[in-house]
Amino acid sequence: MNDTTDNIEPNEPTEPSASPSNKRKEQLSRGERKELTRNNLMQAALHLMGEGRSFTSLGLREITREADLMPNAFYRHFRNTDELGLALVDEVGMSLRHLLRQARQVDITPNAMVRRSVQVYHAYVLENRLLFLFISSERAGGSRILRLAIRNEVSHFTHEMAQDFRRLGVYQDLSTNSLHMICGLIVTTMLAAAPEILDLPAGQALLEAEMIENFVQQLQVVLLGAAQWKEKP
Amino acid sequence: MNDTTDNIEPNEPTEPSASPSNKRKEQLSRGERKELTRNNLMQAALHLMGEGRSFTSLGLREITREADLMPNAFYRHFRNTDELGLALVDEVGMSLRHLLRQARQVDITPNAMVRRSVQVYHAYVLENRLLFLFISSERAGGSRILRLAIRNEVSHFTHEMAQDFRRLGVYQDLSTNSLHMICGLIVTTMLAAAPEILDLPAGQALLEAEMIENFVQQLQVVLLGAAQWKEKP
DNA sequence: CTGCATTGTGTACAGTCGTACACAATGCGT
DNA sequence: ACGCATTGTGTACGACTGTACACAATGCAG
Repeated sequence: MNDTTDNIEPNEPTEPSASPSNKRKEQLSRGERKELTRNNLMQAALHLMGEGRSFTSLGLREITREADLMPNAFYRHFRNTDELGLALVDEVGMSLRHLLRQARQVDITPNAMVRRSVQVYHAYVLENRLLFLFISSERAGGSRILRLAIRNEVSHFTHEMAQDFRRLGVYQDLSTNSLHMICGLIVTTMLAAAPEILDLPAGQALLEAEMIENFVQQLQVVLLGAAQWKEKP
Repeated sequence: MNDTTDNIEPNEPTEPSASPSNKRKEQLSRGERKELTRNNLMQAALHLMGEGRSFTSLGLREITREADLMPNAFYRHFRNTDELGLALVDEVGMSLRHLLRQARQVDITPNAMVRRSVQVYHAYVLENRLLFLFISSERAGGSRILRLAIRNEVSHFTHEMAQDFRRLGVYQDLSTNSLHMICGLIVTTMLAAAPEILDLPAGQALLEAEMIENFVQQLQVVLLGAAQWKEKP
C-alpha cells in the first residue's frame, strides 16, 4: 500500500553493518562461516550423544539433520564420521588441558587437595558432560582410529600431570617412570569415575555424596601408596 | 543300478544312534537345539566384534547372517539386539566368576602374588578376548540398559573379590566399606588394562612386557596404599 | 499315531543409509 | 568488476535395515 514501488525497505540503514543486532546473516568472513558450520556439525554429534546415542552408531545423515544441513554438505567439512570424531578428540584435548590448568591453581595441603581436586573434576565433568560422554564411550569402543587418538590424548594428559607434580615438588624422590606410572593410575581412576558421574540421575544428592566420597578415598589410597613407593634397585 | 529299489541305505544301523559320529543331525532334543542356535547367535555377535565392529552398531540382520540364519529366526530367541547383549552380559558374569576362582588358588606371598595374578589375568583376557572386548566397549558406551547390567556384574565381581580378601585374612583391619572401596580401585585398574592388552598387536614382546610391568607396579602401589590406609574415626 | 506348538524359511515392504551428480548462491582474489 | 573456487541445495540410486505375514518341517505331548 506504499505510494512508491521502489525502495521496499524503508528502514534500510545508510551505512552497512551499522546496526549491532544486524539480521543480515551476521556479516562474517567466508572462513568464519565455514568454521561455524563445521562446529555446528560437531556440536550436533555431541548433542545426539546426549540423547543416549553412541557416537559410533551415529550416521552422517543423522548428524547433518541435527545440524540443519543437507546430507551432502557434510563432505565439505569431513570425509567420514570418523574424521569428525577425530576433530572431537582434538576438542577433548583442549578441554583436558583446560581442566589441568584449572586444577593446577589449588592450595597445596596434600590431603585437602585431593578433596578439592575431586570437586573441581566433578563440576568439570558435569559442565562438559557431552565431551566426557564422548571420551568415556569411545575410549574403549568403536573405531580403532578414534580409540588410539583418544588414548594418545589421555597419554598427553598424564604426561602433563606428571610435569605438574614435578613442578610443584611433590614426590620429588620418584623416578620419572614411576611418577608417570602413578599419574597413569590417577588418570585411570578419574576417567573410570566419569561415566558413573554422568549416569547418576541428577538430584540424588545422597548417592552423589557417597560416590564422591568413594572416589576421594580411592585417590587417597593411591597417593598413600605413591608416598610409600620405593624404586626397585 | 541296484537290483532292489527298496532299502536304499544298506549300512543303516539296526540300533538308532549306534554310530558315535552320527551324521543324522547329531540327535538332539528340541530344547538342546534351540539353546545351540541361541548360542550361535551370541557367538556370531562376539565374532563380529572381533572383526572391529562395536556391539552397539551391530544389526540384527548382520548377526543372523553370521550365524547362518534367516533374519526372522532372530526373534525366536531375542526380542532385540539389546536382549542378546544382556545374555552376553550373563556370560560375562560367569566368566568373571571363573576368573576369580582361577586366581583364588594362588600362593600367598603378598608381593609375588600380584605379579602372578597379573599373569593369570593377562592370559585370561587373551583367552576370552571377545568377551573382554565386549565388556570394555559396552561398559561405558552404547545402550544404557547394557551399561547398567555390566556395571552390576562388575559390582558383583568386586564384592566377591572383597569376600575373598576377607577369607584369605589379608587387610584384616580394614572395615568392609574400605575393603570394598579398595577392591573397586583394583577392579577399575584391571578393567582399564584390558583394552590396552587387547589392542596390543600380538608378537610385540617388548611392549607387552613394558605394559605388564606398568600394570604390576600400579597394583602394587594400590596395595601399598591399602596397607597404610587408616579408617577415618 | 495324531495334532499342535515350536523353530526356521521365504518373501515383501517401508524406511534409512552413504554417496554421486548437477546446480544455485556468493565471498574473495585478481 | 569479473570470474572462479567454495559452500550448500535438490534429487536420485542402490544397498541395507527392522519387521510383518504366510508357510514348511518336525520334535514332542496327548
